[in-house]
Amino acid sequence: MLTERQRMILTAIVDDYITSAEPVGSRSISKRGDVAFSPATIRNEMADLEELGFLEQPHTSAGRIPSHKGYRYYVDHIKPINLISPEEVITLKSSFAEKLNAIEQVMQQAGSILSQMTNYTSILLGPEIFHTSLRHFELLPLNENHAVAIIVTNTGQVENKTVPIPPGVSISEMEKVVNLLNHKLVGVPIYKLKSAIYSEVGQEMQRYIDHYEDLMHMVDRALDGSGSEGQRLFLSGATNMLTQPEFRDVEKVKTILDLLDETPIVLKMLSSATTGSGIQVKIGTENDHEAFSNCSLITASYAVEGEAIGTIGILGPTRMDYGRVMVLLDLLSKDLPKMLARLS
Amino acid sequence: MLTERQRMILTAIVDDYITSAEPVGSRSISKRGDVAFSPATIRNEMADLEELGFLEQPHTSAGRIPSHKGYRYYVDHIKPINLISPEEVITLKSSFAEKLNAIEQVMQQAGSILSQMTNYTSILLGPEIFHTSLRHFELLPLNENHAVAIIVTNTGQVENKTVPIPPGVSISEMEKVVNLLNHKLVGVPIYKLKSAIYSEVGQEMQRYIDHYEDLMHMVDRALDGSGSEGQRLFLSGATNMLTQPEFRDVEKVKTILDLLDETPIVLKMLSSATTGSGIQVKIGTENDHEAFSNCSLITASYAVEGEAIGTIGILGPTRMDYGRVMVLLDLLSKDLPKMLARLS
DNA sequence: GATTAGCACTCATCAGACTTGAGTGCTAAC
DNA sequence: GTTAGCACTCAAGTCTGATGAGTGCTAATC
Repeated sequence: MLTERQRMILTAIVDDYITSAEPVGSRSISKRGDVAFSPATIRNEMADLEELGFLEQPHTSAGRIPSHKGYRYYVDHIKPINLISPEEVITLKSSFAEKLNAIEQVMQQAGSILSQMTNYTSILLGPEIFHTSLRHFELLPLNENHAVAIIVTNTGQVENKTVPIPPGVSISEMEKVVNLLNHKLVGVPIYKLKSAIYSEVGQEMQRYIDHYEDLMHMVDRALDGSGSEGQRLFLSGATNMLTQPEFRDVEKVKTILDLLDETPIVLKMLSSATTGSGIQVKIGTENDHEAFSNCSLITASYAVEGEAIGTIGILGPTRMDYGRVMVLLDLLSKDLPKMLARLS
Repeated sequence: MLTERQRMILTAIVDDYITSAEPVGSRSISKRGDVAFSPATIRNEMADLEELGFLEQPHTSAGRIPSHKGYRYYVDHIKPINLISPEEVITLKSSFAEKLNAIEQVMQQAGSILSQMTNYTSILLGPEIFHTSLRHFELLPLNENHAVAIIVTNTGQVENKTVPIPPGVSISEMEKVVNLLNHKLVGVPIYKLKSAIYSEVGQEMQRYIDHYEDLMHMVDRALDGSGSEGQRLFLSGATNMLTQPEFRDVEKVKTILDLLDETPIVLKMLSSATTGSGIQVKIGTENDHEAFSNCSLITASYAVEGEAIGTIGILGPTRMDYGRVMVLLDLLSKDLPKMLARLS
């Protein structure tokens, strides 16, 4: 276990390194008000901390930088106090004051606020369709060959897909099916939709509808992917990565930005963090992906009516202002549901 | 006017510079098969070309690089021959072979193919909603306060928006309005929709509907922006910018990527290019934006049934493989409409 | 008169030597 | 236990000269 003084010194080093991005020396710690010991003493403690694995030295005559373990300790012992000024809280709250009238807009707005306030990259996962249910289903013929299928959920999300119309199927038949589905399936959770069709309306359809097989296949295609694609990803401020001194190397930044372009990967990363409650911090190699070994990802789940339905996250360098970001995410994860609730 | 030999030398220099990104010297031109003169002769011509403004010299003892004027000349006199191998054409065509069933997917796919084949950034403007008409309108109440409005166009595009329900308006009233609108307005071009409501159904509504004012306002809000937001932008391969040697400077690349994030600006840039037919090239400062002064934008409009409905473009450094990109865009601008036509 | 060989000149780039200064570890004194 | 002092280390900056790619000019050649 660390002594109180070691804790202070470690915190001071992380704090300094977060703002300066330069290795921190014993003298500069000593000159700060909060650790009133001579450089020599601090050097001794720093040597101990290095031995314990909390600090690293880029080269013999440089100062120390925190190791992943050091960041981890810092994060686990952080005191969320005065990290965000009251004015900033007002900015955050008031940015939603103007009326926003769609989920997408709320999410987009929240993302851009987050990345602006932190100068990092924000990643938001939209409300999880898992907890939504069917509100309305529509199948509109566009021409003789294709129809557009529209699914509306109880939260107001709308998904659509163009599907081919099987030959021989008439418009009136399609209407019959749509009516039947709307009659029987409204209120069914989206993820159960496909199985519910067979169990709930399969028999009835088979009895009343001519091209049963074809129509089932068509509806099947229309619903295809509606569960998985449901969660939309909102990225904002990806280019902020470029402003971080540790990513002045174009190669590194490219691997990161390229990975961020891979929606499925990012989605998986974020949704794996949705399980836990509260705020999660993944530091450096704790992230699954090689490219993020110099990054930290801080995530918070937000919930509507007690159920976790989405995640907001900030991606930045391991040298990242953990305290500030954690407080911000905490604030927003509580405000976001209110905003979304206003809509649904 | 340039002599034949000057033309050859200029072309050779641009060609070389496009692949190497290094100033081109007289000796390396002489060693190419196609310009069989001694370095000295080529030097003389190069001096002339520089005086005429087609070439530039970074410093006294460096080779020459093309000026904007040089690129312009090159582009205007390019011979589109053998720039794309037959295999690549097959790649391009076959990439659409798998069935794609939504406009978004087709556009996304096209964009990613383009950026992969060129290693530049591709920007595609979706089919212009200007030329589409209303297929179906829907207004679904979600709860007592909000409803989701859905607009489907004849091309299968679906737009939705959540709007508040004015107090006092009943569901049956809303249904009446929706029926009326669908009855009267199907087939009206989207951009005329808002004015058509007043001229076509205003009177009738006023007669039969109770909360006329409120409902009109609601429908108004629902249609708000449906014209302008219609054209969707598809960006792909933005990070390819990072691989270009001229953008190894992180500052420059950031201003470019930041600008690309500003959807409205990019949209304007691209749609301004939609007017002309065929392929347009904007070199360096010919672009409206400062940040793109080291970039060139090549665009091609694509048309369905004779009308220009969208634009595809490639953004790269001024030192860009113009010929190849122009041919690619030409190919795709002819294929894309076919793909889209299959859908609608 | 057009072309080319030859040559002196320019200048970015690179490697090596040297200097600087921030920072350390260790020891001995307080 | 703490601190002053000192020798030591090493990255980064500065200076230097060497290298070589490339030029412009002149005079010889075709």
